[in-house]
Amino acid sequence: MNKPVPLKKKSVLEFTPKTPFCFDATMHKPDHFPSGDNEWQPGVRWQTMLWKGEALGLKLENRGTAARPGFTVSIWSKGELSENYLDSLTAEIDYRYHLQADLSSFNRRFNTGALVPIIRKWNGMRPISYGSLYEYLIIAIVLQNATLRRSVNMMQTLFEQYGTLLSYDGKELFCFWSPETIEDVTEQDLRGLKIGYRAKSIKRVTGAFVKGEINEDGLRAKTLNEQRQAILKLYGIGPASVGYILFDVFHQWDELAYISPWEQKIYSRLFLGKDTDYPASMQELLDFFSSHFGGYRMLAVHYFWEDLFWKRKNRKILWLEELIRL
DNA sequence: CATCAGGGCCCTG
DNA sequence: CAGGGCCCTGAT
Repeated sequence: MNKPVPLKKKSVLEFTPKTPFCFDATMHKPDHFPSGDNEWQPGVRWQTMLWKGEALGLKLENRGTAARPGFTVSIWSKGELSENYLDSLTAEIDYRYHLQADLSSFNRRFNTGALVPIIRKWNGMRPISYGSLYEYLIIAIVLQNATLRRSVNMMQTLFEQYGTLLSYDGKELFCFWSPETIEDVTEQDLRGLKIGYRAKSIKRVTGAFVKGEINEDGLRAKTLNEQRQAILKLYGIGPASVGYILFDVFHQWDELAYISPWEQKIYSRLFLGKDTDYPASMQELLDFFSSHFGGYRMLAVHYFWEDLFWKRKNRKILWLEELIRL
């Protein structure tokens, strides 16, 4: 069994995101599957983070409003954290959570039409990856060709096997493993965790990071197409996964080139009012998004999407329940 | 009980 | 460029 590693509170960092900023809709995505590395309640997110080899327990707490944003991040760790370390951590959080993103031009662009009430509700919501590129890739692989429940189970098993259970602030949460720590794990070992053929993808993606064939830092400075090519080269990563990654990890708000079948059904109903049994074709949907949301295609869709799943949190939406199949 | 598709992707023909 | 196969699970 996993014995939790107790962490001690070491420091508090303050962040001032660019206005507007929506803390809760950025810190919680109701469409994400629950995962053992985080927890959320209004105004607070607990999130583990592996940064420069150090397993951290973070607690992010809202201290502001949409118009006057601000939040603190309390950091629990095992060892002392140097000034330099905290500086790099600050910069990393700033990037991952896309705090300097300016959403005001998006808001101005869509100041008429169906997005108005949604933007009013979630003004300043950012798309986000709470983890590293490597970690997001693992999640993407676990999502593939599985029902949600199975994805949840696979992720949990992987955490139990290779993650580090941390204990801080009264929570017990798993921290991700580094590529190096599972470098020597065999494909058979991974298959033993009932993740099926995904074992091969995890093995090869991990290898690419260990060998330095892919580098997140470097990719951040590259163009959209260079990023896309580099990620697609990874074994087991195709058009669906790369789309999520370009959007969430690399902040490519206009990236929307592929729609998976389950999203196709939901989009058809949401945007075109079509029966989910007779969804619009992917091309038809892509054309619709281009003509309506050009410049911010995926971001606009994200706002509709998150709004839908926030509504579902409060009151189940029947047609949606049938499509997401927990 | 058996069958089947699933929040894809690779590989083959 | 379309379509079969892949791991395992829960739904039917």
